[in-house]
Amino acid sequence: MRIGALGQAAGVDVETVRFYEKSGLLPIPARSENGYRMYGATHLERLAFIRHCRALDISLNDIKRLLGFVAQPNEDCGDIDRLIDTQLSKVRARLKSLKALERQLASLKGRCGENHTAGECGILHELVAAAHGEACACHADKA
Amino acid sequence: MRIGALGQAAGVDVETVRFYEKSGLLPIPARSENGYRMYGATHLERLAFIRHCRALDISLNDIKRLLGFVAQPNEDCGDIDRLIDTQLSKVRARLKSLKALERQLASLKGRCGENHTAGECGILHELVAAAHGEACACHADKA
DNA sequence: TGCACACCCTGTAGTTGCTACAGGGTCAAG
DNA sequence: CTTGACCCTGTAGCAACTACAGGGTGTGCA
Repeated sequence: MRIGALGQAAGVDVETVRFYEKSGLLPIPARSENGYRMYGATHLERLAFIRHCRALDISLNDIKRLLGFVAQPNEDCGDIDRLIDTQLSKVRARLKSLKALERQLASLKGRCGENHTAGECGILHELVAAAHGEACACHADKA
Repeated sequence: MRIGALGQAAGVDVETVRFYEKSGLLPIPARSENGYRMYGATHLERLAFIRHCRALDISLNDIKRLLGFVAQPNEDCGDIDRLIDTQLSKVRARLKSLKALERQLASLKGRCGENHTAGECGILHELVAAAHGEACACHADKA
C-alpha cells in the first residue's frame, strides 16, 4: 500500500507518517519504481502501535525505547514498567495542576458583573489585583 | 531597575523578559547610556500580570488581548468573559482526556507480571495487542 | 491527444513558549 | 589589571507535528 492508504488505515496524516520515518520510528520502506513509498502489514502494525502509545501521551523518545523492547524480547523488561510508572506520575502531576487551574478559572468566570465596560470588569479587576500581589479570587481559592 | 532585578522581582528568567518584549507583551523600556534596559514599577506590574495569566494557562495571544482591555477601559468587556469561558472549556476538555489517560495507564501498570523479559511483559503485550486492534486492557477500561 | 485531478516526492519554514548558547560589551571590587 | 557578574544582539534548539512551495506521476474523461 502507498502512504495515503497507510495513513488512512491508521488514521494518521501522510505528513505525520513521513515525519515518523524521519524520526526513526517507522522503518524505511521499500520504494516502487516511481519512487513512491510501499508499505506492508508490519508497517501498519507498527504505526498503530505508535499511535496507541501517543494516545497514552508517551513521548516519541519513549516510544522508540518501547520499540527497542519489541525488537529484543529477551531483554529485561523492568524498564518498561518504570517507563509506564513515570508516565503515570507525569499524568497525575498534570492532572493535579489542571484541577487547580479549573478552580481558579471557574472562580473568575462570571465575575464580569453588571457593568459591561472593561474598566469595571470583575475579571480584569481580579487579574490586575493579582499583578499587585493582592489576594485575588483565584488564589484565595487555594485553601 | 535593570532586567536582572526585574526578572528576579517577578520570578522570571531574563531571557523570558526579553522574549516578552520581542513578542510585544512588554512595552519597550528606556535604555541607559550603556544600552541596558531600564524598568520601572509599571513594567513590573505588567510582567506580574502576564505571569499570572500564564499561570492560568492563558496563551500569549489572549494575554495580548487582555492587555488591550487594560489599556482601553471603556471597551465592552464581553470578550473578556468569553475568553475566560473558552479557557475554562479548554481546561475541562484537557482534564477529561487526562483522566481517561490516567485510567488507561493505571491499568497497564503492574501488568508487567512475573516474567521479567520483554517478550513476556504484560505491558508490552497489551500495547502490541492494541496495535492489532484487539481489545486491550486500557481500552476495555472505557466502559 | 490533451488535460484535469488526485496522489506522490523533497525540503524548508511555521506553530507555542520559552531556553540555551555564541560572541561580544560594561562595570565595580580586589 | 584582571576577575566576575551582569548586560547586549542574534540565532538555534526543544516537542510533535503542520503547512506550504515547487515539483513529478498516473488515471479517467472528452
